[in-house]
Amino acid sequence: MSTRTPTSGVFDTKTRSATGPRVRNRVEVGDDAPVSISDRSTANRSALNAPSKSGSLSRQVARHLRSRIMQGEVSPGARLPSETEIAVDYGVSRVTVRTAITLLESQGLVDVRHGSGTFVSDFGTEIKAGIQELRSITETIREMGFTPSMERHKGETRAASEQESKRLDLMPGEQVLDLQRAVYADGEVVAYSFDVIPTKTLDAQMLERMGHGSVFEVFETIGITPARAMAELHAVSSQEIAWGPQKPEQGLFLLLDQVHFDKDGKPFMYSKSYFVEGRFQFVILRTR
Amino acid sequence: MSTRTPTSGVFDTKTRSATGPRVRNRVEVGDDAPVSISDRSTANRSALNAPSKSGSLSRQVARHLRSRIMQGEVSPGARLPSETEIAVDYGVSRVTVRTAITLLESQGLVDVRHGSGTFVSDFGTEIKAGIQELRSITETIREMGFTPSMERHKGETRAASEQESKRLDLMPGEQVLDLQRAVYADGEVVAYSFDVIPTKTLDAQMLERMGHGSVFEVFETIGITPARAMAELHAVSSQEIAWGPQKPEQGLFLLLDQVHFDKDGKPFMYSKSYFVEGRFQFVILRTR
DNA sequence: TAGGCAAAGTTGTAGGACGACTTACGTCAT
DNA sequence: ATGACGTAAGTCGTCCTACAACTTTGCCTA
Repeated sequence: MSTRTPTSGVFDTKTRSATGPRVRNRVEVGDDAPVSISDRSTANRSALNAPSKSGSLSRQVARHLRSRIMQGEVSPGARLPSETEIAVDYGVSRVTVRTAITLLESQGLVDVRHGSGTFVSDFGTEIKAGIQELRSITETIREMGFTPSMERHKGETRAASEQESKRLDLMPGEQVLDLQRAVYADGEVVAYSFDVIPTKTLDAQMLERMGHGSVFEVFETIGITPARAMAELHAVSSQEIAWGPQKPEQGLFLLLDQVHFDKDGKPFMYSKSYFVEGRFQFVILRTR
Repeated sequence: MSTRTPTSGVFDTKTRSATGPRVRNRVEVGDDAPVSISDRSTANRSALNAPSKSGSLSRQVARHLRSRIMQGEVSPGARLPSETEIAVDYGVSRVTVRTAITLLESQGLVDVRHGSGTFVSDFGTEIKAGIQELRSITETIREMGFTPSMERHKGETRAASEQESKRLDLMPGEQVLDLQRAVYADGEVVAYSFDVIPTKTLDAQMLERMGHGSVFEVFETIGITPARAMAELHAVSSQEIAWGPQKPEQGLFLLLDQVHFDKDGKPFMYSKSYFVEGRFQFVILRTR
């Protein structure tokens, strides 16, 4: 019986040196004791109606199960109810539940054992901000319990460079919005973000909103939802990247160089995010 | 219809500056034309007997489909045969095929569209060495078409440090094998690997083999199969890491700091892999 | 010619059934 | 009392059949 303690949170700033408060308290119960995930008997179908309406039924179930696991409703290492129970609970077929659980398993969140049951991975709740999960930086920061903010350093339209045209599948010389911003968490700079967005399908008002709010929110309003991103990782050491009073001394960054695609496979944004080494902790769950 | 050209391979060395030879040639056929994935009619069940016997049936099917996609049997963007056809082809039920496809979908390899079909992701074949895929470095190098080799720089047993004990769930002061090696691809150094392995369950002969062959192969022989790894990513700039004649000038590395777990969730190796920036290209597919 | 409708094909979900595997427990011989 | 063994219950893995939901194609009609 492993008693390995979760050693690190996903997000880290210099201000929080002691990792004590982030240690997850375990429910004191036998390690393999089944945990009733729900008090009421058969009343979780309704939970799927509200905001998680998008996607197939199995994805909704997966999303709901996921959020319940994340909120600690089932402690790491403990067993989930059987597939049949969950199916009855949600009012769906066992096939749907199995599809949902397969999804969670491939994300490393749960561990399915033939003949035994489905168990919450021991570090499942630790990696919820893993890179492979596609979400905006500010969203990630907020979920970590910090207050995100951004400061626009530059925001102008210009012709796309050759590299940018190639990645964004543009005609040479097409106009793009060049957005340079600093990302803060609780007032401390954690990253410098360089976004390049084709202006073709945007009007002036949207361009203005891009600079101040969440870029993704603006995209949502015109029906573009990010579905995938293809990213490269690099280590960078340079004094030419950062700016401002909080500019880090050593100039060491982890670069996330990525192209965002919508659900139709069309690229709609090219962004380089330079994360200040040591301020933002990247965690990856690798599975077979 | 996107004509985005694959811009980058997964693996890169200085010697191959022109990316020409790595451009994947597409089968000249209508973008959405179904492609017969098999010539013979119902003879793929036998293909599952040979070496891919491990794991559940759906995992075997997934593995086989994956390898066929990787080998370019179906061009990116093209449609796979219907689930029913595949089921007949492999001699399994449609449920099993669906489970397998769900797995591939969660890995970003294919794109399932309700009522339309299952399509190979446009960059699916590009990311086969993505970090989230758990395999050894040498294995990855070999699959990229290079010849991997290793040079042992150090290999001694000593007491575990405090950090190592914590990550490997050891008693303080327990003995570990400290392995320091340089990883080469076609004779060029691409990474410096620092592995720490508890010697508790190993005998002298195995310790010797660890230093010269694949560490994972030795673990296989004693029934330990890597199932998951929890990794952190960091940018590192230091002159203290590398050695030898090919020691990189700038001392800039991408550090993959990870603990390996077996299928029972027990940690069995702690390794820090310093990849020389620019030599090894990390690609991540991010999905929602 | 443009629009709409129908049909065919494909994936998503349902329900029931059985096999394979794991675990717990009781029995029996030592 | 103890250990080995067998049994039974619980759970996941796979199969079968059927139908619903969705997409695409192409024909038909106005």
